[in-house]
Amino acid sequence: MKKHYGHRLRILHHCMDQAMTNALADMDLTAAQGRIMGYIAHRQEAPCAKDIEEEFRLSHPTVSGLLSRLEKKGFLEFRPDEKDHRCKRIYILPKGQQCNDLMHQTIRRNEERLVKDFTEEEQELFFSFLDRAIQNMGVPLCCKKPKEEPNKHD
Amino acid sequence: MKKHYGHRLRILHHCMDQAMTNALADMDLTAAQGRIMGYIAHRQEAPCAKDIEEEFRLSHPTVSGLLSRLEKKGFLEFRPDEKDHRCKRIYILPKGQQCNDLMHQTIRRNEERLVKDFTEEEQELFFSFLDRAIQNMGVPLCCKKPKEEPNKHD
DNA sequence: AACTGATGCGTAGCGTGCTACCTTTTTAGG
DNA sequence: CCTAAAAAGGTAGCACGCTACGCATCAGTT
Repeated sequence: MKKHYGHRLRILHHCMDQAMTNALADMDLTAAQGRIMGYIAHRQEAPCAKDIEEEFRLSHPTVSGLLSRLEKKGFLEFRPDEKDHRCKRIYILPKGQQCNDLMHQTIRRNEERLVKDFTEEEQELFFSFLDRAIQNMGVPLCCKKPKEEPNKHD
Repeated sequence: MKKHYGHRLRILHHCMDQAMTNALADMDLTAAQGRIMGYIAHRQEAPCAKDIEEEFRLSHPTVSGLLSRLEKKGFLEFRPDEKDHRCKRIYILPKGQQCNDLMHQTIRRNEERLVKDFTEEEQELFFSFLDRAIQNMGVPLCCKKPKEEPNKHD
């Protein structure tokens, strides 16, 4: 019984990403950058890179690259934390604030399009399937390497 | 009603990919490379790059890079088509043939893990949801740009 | 035979993801 | 106080995805 869920998941994810990329191209944002901006704008607590890594399950270098591109384009800026000099707080700049509405509209529109012919019950079901599948893949927070504990029974 | 399907799809796809990558690391293959090898081995018709692009909805440069890495590692080789000198047929080498079984096992195991606690009906439903969602995103074959036809009513 | 469009492939350049390794700062223990 | 581990961040180098462009070949028309 070949189902090829993985194949479909890859295509779906990719389509969503492309749709986002096309929708955001006007404001000089990629899909990944847009998601970050949406997150930062949503919680105006001035997060640091670590928060973003955990929210999106991305590695530090990935987030680091995204943020530096966003900084270069003037969407945000870094300011060192007063208390903890290790951590750089991320502040949204006016240019970033401006795209916030369009950002969330775009996300919502794409989400609605994905399940546009689903009934309420089907949406609930689909959503729960996705969550269960994520649980099944054994990834509560992060997609890091399994690490196979060396000696369990010592 | 925030559902964040996109967020979950991204995470799921990513987890599947990482699981594949880890499982195939022993034979010096990445997930993307493994999928290609699985496809080529499955249809021993010596496909060309175009076939792979269509099967996986990938751009030509992406497939080109994957194939050249696989060639460099000795999993496959190119031979020009007798009839059509534009097209380079892809032939599996013994090294590629060897990893075929483990390849398909790994794919199957990951698919089973994804839906391991789903009933038969739930699997059917999940599968149909994924297909419907793909249809909704308007991508029968390929994730190319929308292209917004210039003048429909002429 | 010559031109033209379509098709298959190659390369440049970029964004996004990773691992592996490093530095700096904070924090905990001696 | 000093040292060591933990935590935040930086950089190098790679794989994989894209667009945009160019080249070679094939197929059709003139």
